[in-house]
Amino acid sequence: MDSRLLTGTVEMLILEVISEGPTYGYQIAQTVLARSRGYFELKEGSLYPALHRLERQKHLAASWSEAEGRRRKYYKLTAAGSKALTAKKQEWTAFAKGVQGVLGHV
Amino acid sequence: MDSRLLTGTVEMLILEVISEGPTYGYQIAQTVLARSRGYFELKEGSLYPALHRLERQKHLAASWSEAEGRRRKYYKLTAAGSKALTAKKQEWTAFAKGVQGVLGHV
DNA sequence: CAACAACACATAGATCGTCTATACATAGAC
DNA sequence: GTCTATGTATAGACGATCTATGTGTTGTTG
Repeated sequence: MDSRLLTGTVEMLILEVISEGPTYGYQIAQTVLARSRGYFELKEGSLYPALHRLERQKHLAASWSEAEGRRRKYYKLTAAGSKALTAKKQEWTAFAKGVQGVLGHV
Repeated sequence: MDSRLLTGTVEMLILEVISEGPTYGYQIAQTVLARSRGYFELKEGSLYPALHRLERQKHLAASWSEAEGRRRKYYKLTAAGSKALTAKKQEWTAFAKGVQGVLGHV
């Protein structure tokens, strides 16, 4: 995969997964990996900075949890996060259409 | 438009337009703008560095031309450029499918 | 005839996000 | 006892786009 394509999409993917129920970083990466059929391998260096960014922007709310000797930081969507996700999806759709418009040499 | 989405796609769009016949920078930007229905405004700071990059990688061959008092640098695809375009399109398709896989919560 | 938009290429510097690499720590398997 | 998987986190490198600016020509409009 050309990792440059990922730029600007990671946040949308993260928000989408969290929108379906509170979850934590590692699990998010696994879910994205599975759903993209192994295509998106979110690395720590992309995943955690993105989560922190989204939390700082109040799009996510976090709470620590301890289970099976594992510290987990659970994230859930805020109302603002939900709005942001909708906006990002629309952006994505418009973008994909734009690309198709150029590639489709209409 | 979220300009971050564009990362890594500009080269594909440029190669696609040039693949349909030799053309020059300004014209490429106009074509991409028109075909994407005004969505992609390729700025000089993205366009020209990308063209130079592709030329340096031998994906494009350039030649200067003078007409109507205007200096124009015409680009055409090399064989390597054609291969690169095909590869980039496949990447794009795989990427778009990956995103759909995550968003489509299958 | 002066001003401005459009044409046409180019580069410097800022900004931003992903990557690699590293760190720490626990659980379970071999 | 070492390796893999789980789990979060940061520093620094890298790369691509953006804004802003520069140069020069053509054509139009007040």
